[in-house]
Order: sequence, then structure tokens, then C-alpha cells
Amino acid sequence: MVNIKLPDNTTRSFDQAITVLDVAKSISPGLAKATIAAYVDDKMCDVSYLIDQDAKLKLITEKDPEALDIIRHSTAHLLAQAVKQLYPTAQVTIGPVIDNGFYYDFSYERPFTPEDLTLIERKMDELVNLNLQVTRKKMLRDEAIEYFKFLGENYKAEIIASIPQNETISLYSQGGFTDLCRGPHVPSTSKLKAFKLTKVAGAYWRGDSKNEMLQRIYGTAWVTKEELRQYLHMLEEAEKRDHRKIGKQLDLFHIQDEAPGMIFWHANGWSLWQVVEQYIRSMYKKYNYVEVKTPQILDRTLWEKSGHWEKFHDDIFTLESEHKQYAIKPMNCPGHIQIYKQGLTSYRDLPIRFAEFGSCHRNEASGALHGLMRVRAFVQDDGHIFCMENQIQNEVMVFIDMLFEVYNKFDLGSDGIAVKLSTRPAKRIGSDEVWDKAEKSLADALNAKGLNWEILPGEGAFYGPKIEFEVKDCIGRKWTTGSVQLDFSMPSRLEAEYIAADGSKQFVVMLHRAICGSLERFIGILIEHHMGNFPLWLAPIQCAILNISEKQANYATTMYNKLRTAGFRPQIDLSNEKIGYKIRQNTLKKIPFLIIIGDKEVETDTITVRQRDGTDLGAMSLEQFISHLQQ
RNA sequence: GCCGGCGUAGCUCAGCAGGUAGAGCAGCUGACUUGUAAUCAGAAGGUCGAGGGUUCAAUUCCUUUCGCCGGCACCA
Repeated sequence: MVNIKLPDNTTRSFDQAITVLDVAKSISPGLAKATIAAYVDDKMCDVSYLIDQDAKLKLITEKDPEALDIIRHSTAHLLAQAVKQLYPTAQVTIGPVIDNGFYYDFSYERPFTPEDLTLIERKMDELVNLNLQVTRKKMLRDEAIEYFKFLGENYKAEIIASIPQNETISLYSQGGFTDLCRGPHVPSTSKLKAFKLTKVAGAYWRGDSKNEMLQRIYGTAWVTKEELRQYLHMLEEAEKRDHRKIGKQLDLFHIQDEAPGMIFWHANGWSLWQVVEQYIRSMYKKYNYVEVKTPQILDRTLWEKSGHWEKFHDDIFTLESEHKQYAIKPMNCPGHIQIYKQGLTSYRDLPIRFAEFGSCHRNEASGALHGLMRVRAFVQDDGHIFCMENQIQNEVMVFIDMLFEVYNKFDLGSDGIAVKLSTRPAKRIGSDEVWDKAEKSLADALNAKGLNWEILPGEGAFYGPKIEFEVKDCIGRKWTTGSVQLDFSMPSRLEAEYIAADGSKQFVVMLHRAICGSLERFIGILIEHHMGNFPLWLAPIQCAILNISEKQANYATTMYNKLRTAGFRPQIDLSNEKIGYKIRQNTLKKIPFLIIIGDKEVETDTITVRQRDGTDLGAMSLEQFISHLQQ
């Protein structure tokens, strides 16, 4: 007798052990059809799972959120099966679920091509139509190693070999294809009906660049075809927000072959930059920072002392003069420390907060470059806070407030921002005791602020742990913007001290912090976030004045000059074109307001205002318009 | 840096099983003097990313190199 308790608290009894699927069938055939997995006593399992004692059961149907991951995981297996059928000598490795889909890495004698993808996808469709049953079996670890070695699947064997001995592992089979997997999986390939292979790429075995490169195939999978269609449509739409595309459309910046990873800012883009920079500068004043400026080039020995040379010399641009080697600064902290070290600092003077719009150069790997997001020459809204240990938590908390004030001002909201605490990496300087202390101070500050945060073990800087603030770009790639890093090491390496209350010399504690991170990246994020429709205060061109015919050119020019001298950023379009054409051209430039001037406006000394979204605000005096802008 | 794809006019893109290139838009000139998302006409615009090779002939094939795009690795 097996008693099974369902989520509605009813209990069903069966004479003997019964599978999940049969329980579902006993409830209704429709439910059985929709079921793809289940929780038995809160443990996820397949529908073929045999319940042989009293248990709690919750079915997972296509409508449940868990279904999606199961479908994606099963689709990854389907992909592997298709690849093995088409290319028998390919070896399978791993195939996990990721955001919106899955990937599977293969080892094969040649790279897969886009044409291969089409073939593989077709094969997958075939396998779905065959309605292959997906079955699970258990095997001892050592037996499984032998099994996969026998199949020539050396990577699989290696993965299993890293599982502790004597453990039982589970294998999933479908139509002659067997893969190591924890499961659960859909009961049959026919449950997979909305997927698409999206791209091929190289990826290192076990994520290590010292290893061989495998062939990775990415795909997306959904419960319904409609969801798949919507997702693909969303991707297309998202690509329209790409800052590289909008940067060209709005004439903001360009990059050219002669300066890879470095930005030529055009007038419009530089206007945007200046507004951002001036705003950040105003925040420095508000939060009691002093702005400084340090040399672009510093002697190599300074970077050796700081420890950066050893870790990053490959990425540092250098030059030589009169037998001395210099580095173009890759960061600003050693410079700030030099300013700090001029004269003696009393504990009474702390904290000291230095800020700099620091222009840095890093010789990033060519493959890492990406529009404004990852560049070789960039400006950090960098700041260093020199303080005592007991001031750390408060400084970090105030910084977090400052950061969110800035993000709100730019309308980035706090929803899309992920907060991460990165802890000690394998290669680091400083004792474990110091790291314990440092990590704890940051975690305490995050908790005191009541933020949701996650921990990234081993991702800290070599000199200290850090809090990172991460935002996503138009297609979901994650980029770090703000960060605050705690550093007990650099001050001692570069001898930055203060005189304590007891007259002794103590090493100061240093906080590295940035809100935008790099202004280039931050502006890239702003472009994508606003889709180029910048709020008035950021818009490079705030309004365009369009005359209907030549007759109003003088009046239009007068209006233009008045707006300009009133401190706005207007543009004038006196081109000999129809008004409809001019409206189109200037609308495509995403200008917040268009001002139309015809005979009517000249006669009544007014302007007619059209908003970016097409709304006609009607005729008004220039003064009325200016006060509207100032709101 | 690694794997793959790509590089043609200012922009978006076509073309080429090898016979020195074509469209739309922009720009220029002219006509029109226009009322809320594209007025008409004309002329012009390219050593097909760069170097080397094969060939009677290369934008097209091969090769080297630079850059871009998508991943991976890296990210002080």
C-alpha cells in the first residue's frame, strides 16, 4: 500500500509501487500528458520515477516555472544526440542550461559551421518526431568510466572520474544515445517543440585557456513555439538598442582601425560626456571629495612597488626615455597615494577623499574589445578614500548611497543592478587575517544597507575584496559599472601612513571606488538603456528649430540664438526641404523637442512645439517654452 | 590571446563558378517655397581593409597581416 499526498492535501492510495506518470494518469489523462517531471518529497525526479513508499507528490507541468529548465536541459541532450548521429566521431562534454537556453560543448576534428547548425537542427526535429522515450538508469561510478571510455567518450570519462568513488551516478538514454546526467528530463523527445540553435563558438575545455578548445553550440528553448517567436523578436528589438549602432545614428562617436579600443568622441557624444562628468563633479562636492589630477606616465618602479607590474605587465603600455622605463598609467591609485604622502597626515584629518577623472590605458586583449564597453583608453570616475579601520563601514555605506543617488538620477533604477561581493582570489597579497577582516567589513556594510547581494568567491582584486555593481546591456551581457574595493595592502607597499592618537605611525586603509567605472562604459550603458532617447538634461541636442520656408529663416535664427544664449543646446535646420522631411530627419536624431516656425509663428511671435513622441504641444512664446524646459 | 564569421561609395547593403563594380539613402548642383515622419531632376562619388602569391587577367582563388562581429579566456 502506497499513500501519495497531493498538493491539495488529498491522499491517493495504491496497492503497489507506482510511477509518477501513472499517478498523473489516475488523476486525469490530460494532466498526465502535460506532466514533464515531479517533486517527490520535495526532490525533483522524472515521471518514470517509481514511488514505492508513502510520499508527497507535486507534478511539474509545462505551466510550472521549473518546466523551462528541464526542457532546456533535455534540448541540450537532444542536440548532443543529433550531433553524435551526424558526426559520430564528435565527443560530448557538458551541456548546461543558461539564461534563455542552453549550450553543449563538443570535441570535434573541425569547427562546426553555420551550415552544420542547420543540419543539426533538422536532425533534432527528426528525433523529436520519432517520439523517443527518455529513460534513466543507474550505474556505479567506475563502471560508468569504463562504459564511456569504451564508447570513446574520453571527456565524459574524465568528468565522471572527478566524481567521488563508489558513488552511483545516473545516465539518461534516448534512442541509443546515452549521457551522464543528474536529471530530471522530459519523458520523451516529443515534449521538445520550441527550440532554435543560435550560434557556434569556441570554448576552452573546463574553462581554462591552457586546455584545448572545444566547439560550443548555443541554443534557445521554450515551452511553446509562440514563446520562442517572442524571444527571437525580443532579441531583434534589443539589437536596435546597441550603443554602437545608436552611436553612429546619433553621431556620438566612432572607432577606427588606427586606434583599436579607443574612442573618437564627436561633438554630440562629447556633449553627453560633459554633462555626465559635470554631474559627477557636482556629486563630489556634495559628498565631500576633493578633485585632484595625477601624471599620465609614471616610472615603472612605482608599479613594481604597488604590485601591478608583476600581475599586469603584459597589459601595461610602456615607453622609454633616457634609459628609464615608464608606464602609461593603467590606474590612478599609486598617483593618489603620492599626493596623500606629501607631508604628514594626522588621524584627525581622516578620512581624506580624493577624486579624479583619471585617464587610463590598458592593453586589453584584442578579443576583449567591445564598443564603448571594453576599451583600451578610458576615463574612470576614480576615487580613493584614505581612512582608519573604524571608518570603513561608514564610508562604504555612504558610498553606496552616493552610487544609488547617481543611478537614480540617470534613471537606471535599482531593479536592474546586481550587487556582488567578490572575495579573496588564489593569487593575492596580504595575510588571511587581513582578508577575513576586509571581507567582513564589506559584507557588514551591504547588510546594513539592506541590499540583496550575492557572493563571488575568488573574484576579488589581488589586494582586496570588492563590491561590484553590475548592469546588463541590450542583449543581456553583464558589465560592471560601479565598485568599491577595500585595500589594506597598497598603503603598506607604498608607505602611506598617518599619525595615530598615540603618536605612532600607522598604515592608512584605502578604499578604491568608482560609480560609473569607466565613463565610456557608463555612457554605453546609458545609450542602450535610453535607446538614444536621452532625457532633456542629457540630450546632446535638446531641440531643433525647423522653418517651413525661407521666409522665416531670420526669425528662426533669432529663436535659435536666444535659446543658445539662454544656456540650452538647440540646433537649427534651415534646409530647403518640406517640413515633413525635416521632421522625419530630426525625429530620427531622437531630439526631445522640434520647434516649427512658419508665417503664423512669425506674425504672432510664437513657436510651435512638437515633442519627441509626436505630441503637438501647440503654439507658445519662447519664454513659455524655456520655462517648460526648465521644469 | 584562442575558435569561427565578416571587411565592396559617407551610411545600409547587392554583386563576382576569375574578365578592374551596382542600388537606396546621405552629400553636391538645379528646380520647387513648402504646415507635422521621405518633392522632383541632374551630375558626381569606390586603387572592393592592407601586403604577397597563382593566373593572360584577382574585388572574386591561395597566403600573410590589420580591424570588426559572435563566443571563450582575461578584466587592477
